[in-house]
Amino acid sequence: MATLAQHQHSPDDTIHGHGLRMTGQRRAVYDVLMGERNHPTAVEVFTKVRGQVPNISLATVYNCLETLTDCGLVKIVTHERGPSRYCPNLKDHAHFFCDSCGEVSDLPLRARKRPQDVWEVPENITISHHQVAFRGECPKCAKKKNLKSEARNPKSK
Amino acid sequence: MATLAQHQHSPDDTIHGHGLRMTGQRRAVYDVLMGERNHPTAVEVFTKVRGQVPNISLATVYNCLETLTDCGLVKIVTHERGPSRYCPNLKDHAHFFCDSCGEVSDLPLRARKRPQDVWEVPENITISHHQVAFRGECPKCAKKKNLKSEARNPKSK
DNA sequence: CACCTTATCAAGAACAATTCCTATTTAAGT
DNA sequence: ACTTAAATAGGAATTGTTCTTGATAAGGTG
Repeated sequence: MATLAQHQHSPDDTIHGHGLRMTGQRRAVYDVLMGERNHPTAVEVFTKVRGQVPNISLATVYNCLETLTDCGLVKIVTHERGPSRYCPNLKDHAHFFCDSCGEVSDLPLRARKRPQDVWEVPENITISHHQVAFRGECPKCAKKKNLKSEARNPKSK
Repeated sequence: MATLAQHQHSPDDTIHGHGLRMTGQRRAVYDVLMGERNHPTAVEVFTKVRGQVPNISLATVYNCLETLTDCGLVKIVTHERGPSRYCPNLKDHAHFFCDSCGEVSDLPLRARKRPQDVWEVPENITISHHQVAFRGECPKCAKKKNLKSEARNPKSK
């Protein structure tokens, strides 16, 4: 019951609710994710977390991330054979991946909308999850590119 | 220019349009994909294609799949760290993955609908691609499960 | 047709991300 | 303190994919 998480108050309670313990390693991993919501990879979490728990192993980071995911405290985000990324935003949302800078950001689901409004899902199919990814260029990168092309070609507006 | 494919008639023309050749291996791989539209993995294509080209190598199958993808003749489908799958349906569509039998099927985009209708995409973001996956249970598996629970518990309707 | 150039291929090595294994450590509940 | 199960570090193993290399094949040109 992953949704349990939303009705309880602390991540500790949620983890205990699954019969598991909130260890130093798990807390450190969770704190990294909550701290900067950059959708880091396991390796990125690993290097960050080493600041707090200097001899944590990568395998333990993977274990912690799996535990947190199983408890519903974080979501795992996969995109086109790249390394998995982790996201503490529990609301229903899609992801945007910038092709030039690699930045990942959250796109909230609009109120009273469902994916089924856009794709034809036969009604005898039961949907339990959906995963939606957009790719393109983020505003920062678009701006940067414009500046560059102006520099090359100053006359063109 | 991947969209070229839709305006030309034969896959050969499309491949030639990219300065490449339609070889026996590429045709065999393409034919397997067009034949059974089951979203096979590279390994599945490999074993199928061996019937036509007995000593093709797995690396060549990967190369052919990449070439066909680059030319816009097929789409690559990734899902949650599983092996990539390949799909010759060039229309805009999402995918449904059955959690019990692993079947993959296409869900067409509804007419005059866009993913942006459902998720809030800041309008200064440029979207070039989207990838949408649904998970759940297909009708066949749902039926199977019902039969089983009836057998266990014949009174319950 | 002979020649040249480039694309393509098979086979296996290399690689990246993740998972598995095992012995050791830690923690919770008596 | 004792018992039992959970958690960890470290490294080996696995999986899916890409890279490298030398050989082969094909198209275009004189």
